[in-house]
Amino acid sequence: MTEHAPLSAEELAAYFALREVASLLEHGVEQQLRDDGGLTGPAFGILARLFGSPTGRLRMTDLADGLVYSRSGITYQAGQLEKRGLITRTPGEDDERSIIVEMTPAGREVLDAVLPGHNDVVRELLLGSLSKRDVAALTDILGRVRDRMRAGPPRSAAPRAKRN
Amino acid sequence: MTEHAPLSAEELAAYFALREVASLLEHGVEQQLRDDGGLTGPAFGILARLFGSPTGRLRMTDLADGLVYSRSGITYQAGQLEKRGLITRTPGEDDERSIIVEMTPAGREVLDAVLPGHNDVVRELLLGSLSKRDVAALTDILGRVRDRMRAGPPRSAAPRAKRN
DNA sequence: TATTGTTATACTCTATAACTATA
DNA sequence: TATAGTTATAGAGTATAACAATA
Repeated sequence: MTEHAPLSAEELAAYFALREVASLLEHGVEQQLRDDGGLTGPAFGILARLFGSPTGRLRMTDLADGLVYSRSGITYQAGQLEKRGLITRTPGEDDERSIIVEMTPAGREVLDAVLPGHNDVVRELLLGSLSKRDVAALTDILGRVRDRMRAGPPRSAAPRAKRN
Repeated sequence: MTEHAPLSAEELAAYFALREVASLLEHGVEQQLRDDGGLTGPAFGILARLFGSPTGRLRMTDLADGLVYSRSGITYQAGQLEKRGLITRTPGEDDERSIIVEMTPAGREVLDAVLPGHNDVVRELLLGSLSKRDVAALTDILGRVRDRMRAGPPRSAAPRAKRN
């Protein structure tokens, strides 16, 4: 099952294209977020998730799950947002170990100030090059990849190179 | 031309899928590089580009161009690699302002030690979920996006949100 | 015991601006 | 003047491990 065979030219091309596009897209987005709202990528991620949450409230752990950061990383980012008054952190009522994060009106304002430009950048860098069919194909393909990644990170299927 | 209209659900789905897959992939790859060769992502990028270069030698500026880093960032990364004896930096002969970077045998060893595991991780996380048609479609779509991104970053077409 | 979250620490990385040297 | 590269600096982000409190 473990095949150390090199990747084919086609596979490499797909891999590199993905990495490069994602990298350029990330840079573009982060610059816009900084310019328009003084937000870092992670900070924007937190606000966006709070905005997208049905109740508008999420636990720290919920945030850490979706985003790819460590727990202490989330604590740091949330601390920055709280300092700026963009979120509040209050102890959970049912489970007193947990912390409930909510967006403040000020936070909502910053998000609103940033979203239009964000849309523009994503459109300009990514979506502008794509037909509706492309968008659908991308979502289909990458959606499957994501689901498999999230599903069971089959650690057992993650062979490390054995040198010598 | 400037439309601040929100992204459609389909567009958002594609964008999020791309960001999430790229993020998870990056984390997986960086962990493997660290485990198998003590390399960071940028350091691996430099070695890989030297390996891929026909002559095996690249100027600092050539490295900075492909990778997304600032010049000082490349200087830093190259400094780290030089400390470990994985590359050499020698003044250019034709143009004495430039620095020629080359991979040492030790650098080649580290790269060789890392590549098999790297292939495995990419296969496991990304390619394992994809058919040949998927790979081709991904390359086609993202290749177009990349070309447009690289082509002429039409700054003029990069509208910043005007908060009234 | 396991889980939630914070803190302390230490390190890596990155960018900016000032600087040197060559073209 | 413009280009190639370095350095100094300073800040932001990240992870790890130890910790406290609740379940």
